Amino acid sequence: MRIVFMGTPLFAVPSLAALLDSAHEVVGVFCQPDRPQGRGNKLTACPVKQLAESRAVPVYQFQKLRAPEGVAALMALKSDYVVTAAFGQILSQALLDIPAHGTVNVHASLLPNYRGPAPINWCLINGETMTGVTTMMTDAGIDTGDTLLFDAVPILPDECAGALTERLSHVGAALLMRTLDKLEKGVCPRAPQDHALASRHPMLTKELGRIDWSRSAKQIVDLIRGTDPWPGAHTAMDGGVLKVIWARALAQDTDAAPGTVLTGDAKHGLTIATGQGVLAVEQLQAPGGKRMPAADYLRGHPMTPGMRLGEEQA
RNA sequence: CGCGGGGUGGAGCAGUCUGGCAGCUCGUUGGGCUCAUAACCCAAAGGUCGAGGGUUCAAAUCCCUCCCCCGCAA
Repeated sequence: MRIVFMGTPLFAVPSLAALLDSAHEVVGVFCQPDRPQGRGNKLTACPVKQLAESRAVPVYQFQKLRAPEGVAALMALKSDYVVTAAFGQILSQALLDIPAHGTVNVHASLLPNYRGPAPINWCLINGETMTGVTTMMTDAGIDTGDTLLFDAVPILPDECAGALTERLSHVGAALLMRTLDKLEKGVCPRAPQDHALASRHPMLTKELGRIDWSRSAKQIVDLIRGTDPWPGAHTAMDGGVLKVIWARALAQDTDAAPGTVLTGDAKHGLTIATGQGVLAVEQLQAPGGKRMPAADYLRGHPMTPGMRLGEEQA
């Protein structure tokens, strides 16, 4: 079939790769415009664009795909299906009407749960133990269209968002291929979502990664896992922002106020009081530094028991 | 030319402003102590102070050039 692919970040890459290696013909790839990125603000092509260019597939980038030029470009490709995976733009009805048989979306949750742009992160933040990937027929709403196939995946206890995204991206690619196969043969199941059961979560923000020490140690660990590569869990510290990369929740209890450093030397490690339980920080990143084991950091920067984290400097 | 922090034995850092013996907390190795230990005591090894050039009697430190790492912002 003639497929137009729309996607941008790493999550979409395995799906595009699977399409390119299949019998289907990828006639065009749409992704977000190149953005200034990294130190020096160099214009950087997204992962999907890099793959598409390496395979000599035409790439289209529109600030707003729903603008007339975008609609015209998609129309000209005369596709059977549009396939989207973390594209980053909302498709208007005019765009959805273009492909002959519709638009298929690969979504990294078990719909109707975790609709929205960051399902993987929110699953982890909320402490879920199960998630998955769903393929669906896109309609004008956000992740509200009829579902096609799904694949449930258990979340590993020590898994962070980066690793889970990587894992689900491959599950998604396989599921997409099965979905297209069934669609082509006309045997794909299709069911409307139960909107009463739906949940939807917003885009991640930097602020979301700020650790609220009054929450339980377990909840803070889940925040750390769910925000792992970005925005990262962080807290205010004397001299800047302390990023907590990895931590464990200890069963022990303490009378100290949430955010209080209990131990802060290389021998005992960095342990911090929370609203419920104690957080043992194992990996961290200090201002100007790189990620390192907490004990390494403490060798050069011992922290005084009793000092408070998370309090804005005056 | 977006803004900023950093590079010092194996790890994390101090020292740089104000040039003058290469230091700290650990780790490693050897020895001691101990019923025992990730504990304690003694000792040792381990350095191109990111690279190159310049100034100086003397440079980790001051000046110039370059390389690399990280944060912010997106």
